[in-house]
Amino acid sequence: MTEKPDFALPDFLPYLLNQAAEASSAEFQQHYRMKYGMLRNEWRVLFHLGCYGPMTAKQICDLASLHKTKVSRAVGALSAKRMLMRETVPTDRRNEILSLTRHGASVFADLSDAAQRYDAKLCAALTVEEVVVLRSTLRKLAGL
Amino acid sequence: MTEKPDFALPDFLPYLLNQAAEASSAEFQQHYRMKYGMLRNEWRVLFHLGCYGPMTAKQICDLASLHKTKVSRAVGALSAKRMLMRETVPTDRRNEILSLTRHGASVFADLSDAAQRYDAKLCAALTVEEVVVLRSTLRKLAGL
DNA sequence: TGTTGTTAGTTACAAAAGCAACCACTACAC
DNA sequence: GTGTAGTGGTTGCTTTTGTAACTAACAACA
Repeated sequence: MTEKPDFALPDFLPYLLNQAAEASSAEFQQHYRMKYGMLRNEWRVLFHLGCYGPMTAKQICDLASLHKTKVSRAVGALSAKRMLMRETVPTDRRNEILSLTRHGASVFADLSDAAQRYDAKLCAALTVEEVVVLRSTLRKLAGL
Repeated sequence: MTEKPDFALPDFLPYLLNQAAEASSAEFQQHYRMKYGMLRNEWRVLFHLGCYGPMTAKQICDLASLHKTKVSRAVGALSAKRMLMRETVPTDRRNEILSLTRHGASVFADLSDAAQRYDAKLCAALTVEEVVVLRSTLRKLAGL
Protein backbone atom coordinates (compact mmCIF):
# COMPACT_ATOMS: atom_id res chain seq x y z
CA MET A 1 0.00 0.00 0.00
CA THR A 2 1.15 3.51 -0.82
CA GLU A 3 3.87 1.74 -2.78
CA LYS A 4 6.41 3.98 -4.45
CA PRO A 5 6.23 4.51 -8.14
CA ASP A 6 9.41 3.07 -9.48
CA PHE A 7 11.05 6.43 -10.01
CA ALA A 8 14.80 6.34 -9.71
CA LEU A 9 15.99 9.69 -8.41
CA PRO A 10 19.71 9.08 -9.05
CA ASP A 11 18.96 8.39 -12.71
CA PHE A 12 16.88 11.52 -13.22
CA LEU A 13 18.94 13.59 -15.61
CA PRO A 14 18.36 17.08 -14.15
CA TYR A 15 19.32 15.69 -10.75
CA LEU A 16 22.36 13.80 -12.00
CA LEU A 17 23.50 16.75 -14.07
CA ASN A 18 23.32 19.01 -11.05
CA GLN A 19 25.28 16.60 -8.89
CA ALA A 20 28.00 16.29 -11.50
CA ALA A 21 28.06 20.02 -12.20
CA GLU A 22 28.26 20.92 -8.54
CA ALA A 23 30.97 18.40 -7.80
CA SER A 24 33.18 19.58 -10.65
CA SER A 25 32.49 23.26 -10.04
CA ALA A 26 33.24 23.00 -6.33
CA GLU A 27 36.71 21.73 -6.97
CA PHE A 28 37.57 24.20 -9.70
CA GLN A 29 36.22 27.04 -7.59
CA GLN A 30 39.21 26.75 -5.30
CA HIS A 31 41.42 28.15 -8.03
CA TYR A 32 39.67 31.42 -8.73
CA ARG A 33 38.12 31.89 -5.29
CA MET A 34 41.08 31.28 -3.03
CA LYS A 35 43.68 32.85 -5.26
CA TYR A 36 41.86 35.85 -6.70
CA GLY A 37 38.74 36.28 -4.57
CA MET A 38 36.57 35.91 -7.64
CA LEU A 39 32.96 34.77 -7.81
CA ARG A 40 31.51 32.31 -10.29
CA ASN A 41 30.09 34.92 -12.62
CA GLU A 42 33.30 36.91 -12.52
CA TRP A 43 35.21 33.86 -13.60
CA ARG A 44 32.76 33.31 -16.42
CA VAL A 45 33.01 36.87 -17.70
CA LEU A 46 36.79 36.83 -17.47
CA PHE A 47 36.95 33.63 -19.49
CA HIS A 48 34.63 34.93 -22.16
CA LEU A 49 36.82 37.96 -22.70
CA GLY A 50 39.94 35.84 -22.54
CA CYS A 51 38.69 33.22 -24.97
CA TYR A 52 36.78 35.36 -27.44
CA GLY A 53 38.45 38.75 -27.14
CA PRO A 54 36.83 42.11 -26.38
CA MET A 55 33.05 42.28 -26.54
CA THR A 56 30.07 44.00 -24.92
CA ALA A 57 28.22 42.83 -21.83
CA LYS A 58 25.23 42.00 -23.97
CA GLN A 59 27.26 39.65 -26.10
CA ILE A 60 28.47 37.86 -22.99
CA CYS A 61 24.88 37.57 -21.78
CA ASP A 62 23.87 35.89 -25.01
CA LEU A 63 26.90 33.65 -25.32
CA ALA A 64 26.76 32.45 -21.73
CA SER A 65 22.98 32.49 -21.24
CA LEU A 66 23.54 34.78 -18.28
CA HIS A 67 21.09 37.41 -17.06
CA LYS A 68 22.27 40.95 -17.58
CA THR A 69 22.34 41.82 -13.88
CA LYS A 70 24.74 38.96 -13.24
CA VAL A 71 27.03 40.17 -15.98
CA SER A 72 26.70 43.78 -14.92
CA ARG A 73 27.75 43.04 -11.38
CA ALA A 74 30.53 40.70 -12.45
CA VAL A 75 31.87 43.38 -14.79
CA GLY A 76 31.74 45.91 -11.97
CA ALA A 77 33.69 43.60 -9.68
CA LEU A 78 36.30 42.73 -12.30
CA SER A 79 36.67 46.38 -13.11
CA ALA A 80 37.22 47.19 -9.42
CA LYS A 81 39.88 44.47 -9.37
CA ARG A 82 41.52 46.17 -12.38
CA MET A 83 41.10 43.09 -14.52
CA LEU A 84 39.08 44.68 -17.29
CA MET A 85 38.49 48.02 -18.98
CA ARG A 86 35.27 49.46 -20.37
CA GLU A 87 35.28 51.63 -23.43
CA THR A 88 32.16 53.36 -24.68
CA VAL A 89 31.44 52.92 -28.37
CA PRO A 90 31.18 56.42 -29.92
CA THR A 91 28.71 55.38 -32.65
CA ASP A 92 26.29 53.94 -30.09
CA ARG A 93 26.94 55.23 -26.63
CA ARG A 94 24.77 52.58 -24.99
CA ASN A 95 27.39 49.94 -25.72
CA GLU A 96 30.56 49.39 -23.80
CA ILE A 97 33.33 47.25 -25.21
CA LEU A 98 34.92 45.25 -22.44
CA SER A 99 38.48 44.07 -22.65
CA LEU A 100 41.03 42.57 -20.29
CA THR A 101 43.76 44.69 -18.79
CA ARG A 102 47.28 43.33 -18.72
CA HIS A 103 46.57 42.14 -15.21
CA GLY A 104 43.28 40.54 -16.27
CA ALA A 105 45.04 38.79 -19.10
CA SER A 106 47.65 37.34 -16.80
CA VAL A 107 44.99 36.14 -14.38
CA PHE A 108 43.20 34.56 -17.31
CA ALA A 109 46.39 32.90 -18.47
CA ASP A 110 46.91 31.45 -15.03
CA LEU A 111 43.33 30.29 -14.59
CA SER A 112 42.88 28.89 -18.07
CA ASP A 113 45.99 26.88 -17.48
CA ALA A 114 44.55 25.50 -14.27
CA ALA A 115 41.26 24.88 -16.05
CA GLN A 116 42.96 22.92 -18.78
CA ARG A 117 44.76 20.78 -16.26
CA TYR A 118 41.60 20.22 -14.28
CA ASP A 119 39.65 19.28 -17.39
CA ALA A 120 42.35 16.81 -18.33
CA LYS A 121 42.17 15.34 -14.86
CA LEU A 122 38.41 14.88 -15.11
CA CYS A 123 38.72 13.27 -18.53
CA ALA A 124 41.45 10.97 -17.32
CA ALA A 125 38.82 9.03 -15.39
CA LEU A 126 36.96 8.33 -18.63
CA THR A 127 37.67 6.65 -21.94
CA VAL A 128 38.18 8.78 -25.04
CA GLU A 129 34.88 7.59 -26.44
CA GLU A 130 33.05 8.48 -23.21
CA VAL A 131 34.47 11.98 -23.31
CA VAL A 132 33.36 12.48 -26.89
CA VAL A 133 29.83 11.27 -26.18
CA LEU A 134 29.66 13.24 -22.95
CA ARG A 135 30.60 16.55 -24.55
CA SER A 136 28.26 16.12 -27.47
CA THR A 137 25.27 15.07 -25.36
CA LEU A 138 25.86 17.90 -22.88
CA ARG A 139 25.92 20.37 -25.74
CA LYS A 140 22.57 19.07 -26.93
CA LEU A 141 21.05 19.22 -23.46
CA ALA A 142 22.40 22.71 -22.91
CA GLY A 143 20.60 23.75 -26.06
CA LEU A 144 23.74 24.89 -27.82
CA MET B 1 50.96 39.59 -29.16
CA THR B 2 48.83 38.74 -26.15
CA GLU B 3 47.59 35.80 -28.20
CA LYS B 4 44.99 33.67 -26.51
CA PRO B 5 45.96 30.30 -25.24
CA ASP B 6 43.84 27.87 -27.20
CA PHE B 7 41.47 27.24 -24.35
CA ALA B 8 37.99 26.33 -25.50
CA LEU B 9 35.51 27.53 -22.93
CA PRO B 10 32.50 25.69 -24.36
CA ASP B 11 34.36 22.40 -24.07
CA PHE B 12 35.42 22.92 -20.47
CA LEU B 13 33.52 20.26 -18.57
CA PRO B 14 32.57 22.20 -15.43
CA TYR B 15 31.21 24.96 -17.68
CA LEU B 16 29.38 22.59 -20.01
CA LEU B 17 27.97 20.61 -17.12
CA ASN B 18 26.62 23.78 -15.55
CA GLN B 19 25.02 24.91 -18.78
CA ALA B 20 23.33 21.57 -19.28
CA ALA B 21 22.29 21.30 -15.64
CA GLU B 22 20.85 24.79 -15.58
CA ALA B 23 18.97 24.35 -18.82
CA SER B 24 17.35 21.11 -17.75
CA SER B 25 16.66 22.31 -14.21
CA ALA B 26 15.08 25.53 -15.38
CA GLU B 27 12.49 23.70 -17.41
CA PHE B 28 11.66 21.14 -14.77
CA GLN B 29 11.43 23.86 -12.15
CA GLN B 30 8.20 25.06 -13.70
CA HIS B 31 6.46 21.96 -12.41
CA TYR B 32 7.22 22.23 -8.73
CA ARG B 33 7.58 25.99 -8.54
CA MET B 34 4.47 27.15 -10.35
CA LYS B 35 2.20 24.41 -9.12
CA TYR B 36 3.31 23.95 -5.51
CA GLY B 37 5.46 26.97 -4.70
CA MET B 38 8.36 24.70 -3.88
CA LEU B 39 12.06 25.53 -3.95
CA ARG B 40 14.81 23.35 -5.39
CA ASN B 41 15.89 21.90 -2.07
CA GLU B 42 12.30 21.22 -1.08
CA TRP B 43 11.80 19.26 -4.25
CA ARG B 44 14.96 17.28 -3.54
CA VAL B 45 13.94 16.43 0.00
CA LEU B 46 10.44 15.47 -1.08
CA PHE B 47 11.84 13.14 -3.73
CA HIS B 48 14.24 11.49 -1.35
CA LEU B 49 11.44 10.66 1.01
CA GLY B 50 9.21 9.59 -1.84
CA CYS B 51 11.81 7.39 -3.49
CA TYR B 52 13.53 5.90 -0.47
CA GLY B 53 10.87 6.07 2.22
CA PRO B 54 11.10 7.67 5.68
CA MET B 55 14.53 8.69 6.88
CA THR B 56 16.29 11.34 8.96
CA ALA B 57 17.53 14.70 7.74
CA LYS B 58 21.10 13.51 8.18
CA GLN B 59 20.51 10.59 5.85
CA ILE B 60 19.16 12.96 3.22
CA CYS B 61 22.21 15.17 3.65
CA ASP B 62 24.51 12.25 3.00
CA LEU B 63 22.52 10.76 0.13
CA ALA B 64 22.09 14.06 -1.67
CA SER B 65 25.40 15.69 -0.74
CA LEU B 66 23.39 18.57 0.66
CA HIS B 67 24.46 20.78 3.54
CA LYS B 68 22.42 20.33 6.68
CA THR B 69 21.14 23.91 6.72
CA LYS B 70 19.66 23.43 3.27
CA VAL B 71 17.90 20.28 4.36
CA SER B 72 16.81 21.83 7.65
CA ARG B 73 15.17 24.75 5.88
CA ALA B 74 13.60 22.58 3.21
CA VAL B 75 12.16 20.28 5.87
CA GLY B 76 10.77 23.29 7.71
CA ALA B 77 9.11 24.57 4.56
CA LEU B 78 7.69 21.19 3.57
CA SER B 79 6.41 20.74 7.09
CA ALA B 80 4.70 24.13 6.95
CA LYS B 81 3.10 23.04 3.67
CA ARG B 82 1.88 19.90 5.45
CA MET B 83 3.78 17.66 3.08
CA LEU B 84 5.85 15.84 5.67
CA MET B 85 5.79 14.81 9.32
CA ARG B 86 8.63 14.67 11.81
CA GLU B 87 8.74 12.02 14.49
CA THR B 88 11.39 11.99 17.17
CA VAL B 89 13.11 8.66 17.69
CA PRO B 90 12.67 7.69 21.38
CA THR B 91 15.94 5.76 21.59
CA ASP B 92 17.94 8.75 20.36
CA ARG B 93 16.04 11.96 20.72
CA ARG B 94 18.44 13.87 18.47
CA ASN B 95 17.06 12.08 15.43
CA GLU B 96 13.85 12.86 13.68
CA ILE B 97 12.36 10.41 11.22
CA LEU B 98 10.81 12.32 8.35
CA SER B 99 7.98 10.88 6.33
CA LEU B 100 5.52 12.17 3.77
CA THR B 101 1.97 12.97 4.73
CA ARG B 102 -0.83 11.79 2.49
CA HIS B 103 -0.70 15.20 0.84
CA GLY B 104 3.06 15.04 0.43
CA ALA B 105 2.74 11.59 -1.11
CA SER B 106 0.21 12.80 -3.65
CA VAL B 107 2.40 15.77 -4.56
CA PHE B 108 5.28 13.38 -4.97
CA ALA B 109 3.20 11.10 -7.16
CA ASP B 110 2.28 14.02 -9.36
CA LEU B 111 5.80 15.41 -9.58
CA SER B 112 7.57 12.10 -10.08
CA ASP B 113 5.21 11.47 -12.92
CA ALA B 114 6.10 14.80 -14.48
CA ALA B 115 9.77 14.07 -13.84
CA GLN B 116 9.56 10.75 -15.59
CA ARG B 117 7.93 12.30 -18.61
CA TYR B 118 10.47 15.12 -18.68
CA ASP B 119 13.36 12.70 -18.40
CA ALA B 120 11.95 10.67 -21.27
CA LYS B 121 11.65 13.84 -23.30
CA LEU B 122 15.27 14.74 -22.67
CA CYS B 123 16.42 11.25 -23.60
CA ALA B 124 14.35 11.28 -26.74
CA ALA B 125 16.84 13.69 -28.25
CA LEU B 126 19.60 11.13 -27.77
CA THR B 127 20.34 7.59 -28.85
CA VAL B 128 20.02 4.77 -26.34
CA GLU B 129 23.76 4.32 -26.31
CA GLU B 130 24.33 8.02 -25.65
CA VAL B 131 21.97 7.92 -22.69
CA VAL B 132 23.75 4.94 -21.20
CA VAL B 133 27.16 6.56 -21.56
CA LEU B 134 25.86 9.90 -20.31
CA ARG B 135 24.37 8.47 -17.11
CA SER B 136 27.43 6.41 -16.32
CA THR B 137 29.91 9.21 -16.92
CA LEU B 138 27.83 11.67 -14.91
CA ARG B 139 27.76 9.24 -12.02
CA LYS B 140 31.53 9.03 -12.13
CA LEU B 141 31.94 12.80 -12.27
CA ALA B 142 29.46 13.28 -9.44
CA GLY B 143 31.62 11.01 -7.35
CA LEU B 144 28.86 8.47 -6.77
C1' DT C 1 28.87 12.16 39.01
C1' DG C 2 31.11 15.29 36.17
C1' DT C 3 33.70 16.51 32.28
C1' DT C 4 34.93 16.27 27.57
C1' DG C 5 33.93 15.18 22.87
C1' DT C 6 30.66 14.23 19.20
C1' DT C 7 26.41 14.30 16.60
C1' DA C 8 21.57 15.98 14.76
C1' DG C 9 19.48 19.86 13.93
C1' DT C 10 18.38 25.09 14.25
C1' DT C 11 19.17 29.91 14.01
C1' DA C 12 21.40 34.46 13.27
C1' DC C 13 23.88 37.20 10.33
C1' DA C 14 26.42 38.11 5.96
C1' DA C 15 26.88 37.23 1.03
C1' DA C 16 24.82 36.44 -3.33
C1' DA C 17 20.99 35.80 -6.70
C1' DG C 18 16.47 37.17 -8.67
C1' DC C 19 13.35 40.56 -10.06
C1' DA C 20 11.51 44.77 -11.39
C1' DA C 21 11.94 49.50 -11.92
C1' DC C 22 14.90 52.67 -13.76
C1' DC C 23 18.29 55.84 -16.74
C1' DA C 24 20.54 57.03 -20.89
C1' DC C 25 20.58 56.41 -25.45
C1' DT C 26 18.95 55.08 -30.25
C1' DA C 27 15.37 54.18 -33.88
C1' DC C 28 11.53 55.25 -36.13
C1' DA C 29 7.09 57.18 -36.71
C1' DC C 30 4.54 61.28 -37.38
C1' DG D 1 11.74 68.58 -34.78
C1' DT D 2 8.42 65.70 -31.01
C1' DG D 3 6.56 61.39 -29.27
C1' DT D 4 6.86 56.52 -28.66
C1' DA D 5 8.97 52.19 -28.46
C1' DG D 6 13.01 49.41 -27.84
C1' DT D 7 17.91 48.44 -26.21
C1' DG D 8 22.19 48.25 -23.15
C1' DG D 9 23.17 48.66 -18.80
C1' DT D 10 22.63 49.86 -13.66
C1' DT D 11 20.42 50.13 -9.14
C1' DG D 12 17.33 49.01 -5.19
C1' DC D 13 14.87 45.78 -2.81
C1' DT D 14 13.44 41.03 -1.77
C1' DT D 15 14.36 36.22 -1.57
C1' DT D 16 17.70 32.55 -1.15
C1' DT D 17 22.09 30.74 0.06
C1' DG D 18 26.45 30.28 2.85
C1' DT D 19 28.90 30.33 7.16
C1' DA D 20 29.44 29.91 11.75
C1' DA D 21 27.83 29.80 16.13
C1' DC D 22 24.57 27.63 18.92
C1' DT D 23 21.28 24.11 21.47
C1' DA D 24 20.08 19.65 22.88
C1' DA D 25 21.08 15.04 23.21
C1' DC D 26 24.18 11.18 23.56
C1' DA D 27 28.76 8.55 24.54
C1' DA D 28 32.84 7.50 26.92
C1' DC D 29 35.50 7.54 30.64
C1' DA D 30 37.89 9.20 34.84
